[in-house]
Amino acid sequence: MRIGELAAKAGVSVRALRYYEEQQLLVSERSPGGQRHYAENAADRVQLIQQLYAAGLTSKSILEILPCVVTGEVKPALLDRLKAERNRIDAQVSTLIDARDRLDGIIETTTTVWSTGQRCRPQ
Amino acid sequence: MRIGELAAKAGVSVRALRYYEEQQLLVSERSPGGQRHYAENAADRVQLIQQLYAAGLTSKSILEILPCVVTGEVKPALLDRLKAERNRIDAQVSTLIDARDRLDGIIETTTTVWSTGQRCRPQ
DNA sequence: CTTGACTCTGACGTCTATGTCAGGTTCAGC
DNA sequence: GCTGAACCTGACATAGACGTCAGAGTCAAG
Repeated sequence: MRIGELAAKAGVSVRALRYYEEQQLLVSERSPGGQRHYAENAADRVQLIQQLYAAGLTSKSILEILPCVVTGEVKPALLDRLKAERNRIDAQVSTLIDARDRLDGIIETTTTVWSTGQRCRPQ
Repeated sequence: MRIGELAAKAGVSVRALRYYEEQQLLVSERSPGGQRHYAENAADRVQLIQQLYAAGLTSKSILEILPCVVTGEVKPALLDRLKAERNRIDAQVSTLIDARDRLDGIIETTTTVWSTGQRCRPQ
């Protein structure tokens, strides 16, 4: 599968895939002409990368974590790292929930005002 | 209260406070010599700003939202905006939880390997 | 063999909330 | 009135994950 196809399949840009490779998160074989070719499971790998990026991990962190997903083995230091990231995400979730509740509070306590001057209390 | 004191009280940098003012998120009165002075409630305002930033809102979004917190009134379009942000945060929370679970899965299925060669299955 | 779609490698651009540095001013305390 | 700490205004720097453009090469189909 060439890069365009993988991009479409994984729902990311071609540029992103090249970037992942540059960061050593993704590997490819090259055709004699130098074009990238990917294995079938590449889409899964890209999806995992995307998920970790979305969780706020940096390329560097993902690079550390990915090998153990493949090998199924971790060194203790890396296990600590995994747990640390996990906890960081939990903390982030709490932060977001607090902010969401704050917004909810605002939504519920404000009075809606139409341009006509009409007002409406929440609920 | 001067900027340094507010920065300490709110736990942000002086630079950040100047930036907030530049973005019109925060107001200050000036001494004859041009130094900023803040009201007592400024720390609360800064905290709210921080919370919204942490939730992934942009300065522009916060600028739109802040006035209604003060006045207690919103126009319908802004109410929609508030709800949209709220939902965006919810979606972000889901994304994070998925990623966390994914990490948990990795943590639980990998084998810990010490440099001695000793191995240890999870649990 | 031609063509057009696709791909390649640089390399600079972007966006956002600050960090940081320079050169100068203000102010509280003594 | 002095002094040092705190503050002022630019303005350039940063980090990260790409976007985007240029100029050139590759490849499958006809």
